[in-house]
Amino acid sequence: MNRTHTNGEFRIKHVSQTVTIIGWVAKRRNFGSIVFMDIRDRTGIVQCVFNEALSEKVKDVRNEYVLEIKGTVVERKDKNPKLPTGEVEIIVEEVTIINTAATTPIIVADETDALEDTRLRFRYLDLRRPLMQKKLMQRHAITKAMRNFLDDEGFIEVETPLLTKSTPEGSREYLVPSRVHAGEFYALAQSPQIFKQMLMIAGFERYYQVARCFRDEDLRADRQLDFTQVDIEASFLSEVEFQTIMENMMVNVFKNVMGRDLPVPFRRIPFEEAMNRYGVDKPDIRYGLHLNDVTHLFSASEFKVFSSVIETRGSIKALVIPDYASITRKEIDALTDLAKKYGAKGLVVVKLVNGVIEGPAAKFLSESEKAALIGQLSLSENDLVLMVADAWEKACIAAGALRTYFRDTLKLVREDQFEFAWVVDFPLFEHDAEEDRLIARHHPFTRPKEEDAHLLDSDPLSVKACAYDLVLNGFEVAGGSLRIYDQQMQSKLFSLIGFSEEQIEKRFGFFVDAFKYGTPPHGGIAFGLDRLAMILTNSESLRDVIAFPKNASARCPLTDAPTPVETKQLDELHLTVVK
RNA sequence: GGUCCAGUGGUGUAGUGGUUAACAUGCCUCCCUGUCACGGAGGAGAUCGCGGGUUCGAUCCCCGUCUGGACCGCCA
Repeated sequence: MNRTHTNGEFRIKHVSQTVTIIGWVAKRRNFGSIVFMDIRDRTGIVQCVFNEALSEKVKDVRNEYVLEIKGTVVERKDKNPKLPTGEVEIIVEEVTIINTAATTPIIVADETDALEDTRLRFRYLDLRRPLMQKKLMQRHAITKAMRNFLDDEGFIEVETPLLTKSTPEGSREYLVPSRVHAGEFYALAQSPQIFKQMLMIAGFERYYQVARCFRDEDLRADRQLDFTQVDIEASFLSEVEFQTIMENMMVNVFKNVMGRDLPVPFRRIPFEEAMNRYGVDKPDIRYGLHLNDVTHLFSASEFKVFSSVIETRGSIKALVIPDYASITRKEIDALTDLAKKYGAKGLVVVKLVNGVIEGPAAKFLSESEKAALIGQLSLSENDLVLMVADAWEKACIAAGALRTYFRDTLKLVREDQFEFAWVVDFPLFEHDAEEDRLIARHHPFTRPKEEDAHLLDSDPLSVKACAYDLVLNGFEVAGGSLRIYDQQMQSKLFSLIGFSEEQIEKRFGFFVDAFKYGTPPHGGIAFGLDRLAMILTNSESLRDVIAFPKNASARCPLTDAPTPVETKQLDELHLTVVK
């Protein structure tokens, strides 16, 4: 078609040019013998004026019709400062109605009134909204900045299979029945992990992939079934060397996408410190309100809640909320429920009023304990103290949830604040209570810290891993590790997490074999692209930066997937559905 | 698997154990030459998610169910 300009580009310099544009009718304002229409394309909106001669021709034009318009750009009498193109308008000389449109179920504008479910059912209309177009374009800009950076750093993009082998460790997989091999299944890739390590063994040295991954787990605002990782792996780099490249990539993204300079290096926070100070392994470091450990103050406590925790070598974590002593009973109950939701048994609440420790739990504390508490926490008048007593990790997590609650309630952060941190020195293992065995905290290919390797048999839970997460504003935006490159060590790890020789051979035999042939030291990371885009666009949900997302109950409201299939299809796949 | 919240014209909400279910917006008709969330006049549009129960009477109360959302578990 003969379009000469895009709609968002018109400025005063275009005045008196004859132009042809195409676009959707965003808004029509009819005055009888003069009609104004806002014509929208992906670049913006420009106002077009239909004078008396043409007003009859566009009498039936409605919102979302597609028009081709030829006209002359003129300076406006009444300018609209709200619109980038608001200094000019187009006096229409010719108009072609390219297509009509039914009345849309949602208002196609930034301020739509539709609920998300309706928006998702008519996603193609929802995505016409400038706000949504901007978000997807920003996402594109993020991906592009990462690609450009990685290309410049000598990383090459390699595609790995989506249909792959089931390795039932970690998240639940989507299984895909094989038609050719009756009773056998592929799994959709949870991540390209094993393949990217094979690429290192193959000698590519630096790899990346914008990779789709699939996990059959319950969804959240920041979790989807199929999602995108920018998956990266490199050989011959130390932990810090690799992290530095990744930091520079984020610097590049922020520069290109938001025009902002990020200070580097990012803060490095050991896992244990993150838990102790922030109560979470993905701390939001934009604000203070750190947790305090007060366990040692109560070593001789007669308060049962505390003494029983001390006996079992648990921890007591305290959070001080300055000048919050006037808290209502109702809010205390809500905070207690919140702590309980995260596994705490309860919440111990005291406050400093008139220089004295008061509150529901004050009577259980001795005078010396109260004094110690005031000193240790440097309490000021009207401070509120929330304490959680439990096993160390549980106490941290519950107190951390309270910290997050006050971030939001007291509005302690601004939405244009972005602070990265590395969380490092994760434990290699954690104990799985359900199966009573060790499981890999990151994944079973993670390299133990060299200095801890001697503890693998005697005290495996205290072994730290060469694993690191990149955290932004309280979200994990990337996670990675240096990998094991020694065949013996890899076998050792598999056996420590309870795999028999036979299981190792069956599940990972091909992988362990590959290690025999000169495996380079290597490591990598995977960025959650959706999550990164969500944070950078200040979106509430991952769904806002994914064109066609699933809803919270794992359904696609647009296509209605998943749906039942024909018996014939099932037969071909050698499947029977049992109700 | 669990907890909590919501479901009322196209869209988003209000509301009530009892007369014609209210408001905004959108839609339709008419009027209008400077609007930009244009304005004005009129109009159409809802079995109040579904099933059962309580009741003389249920959109409202109760039970179940479905759908949607937030979170916990889960997410190597």
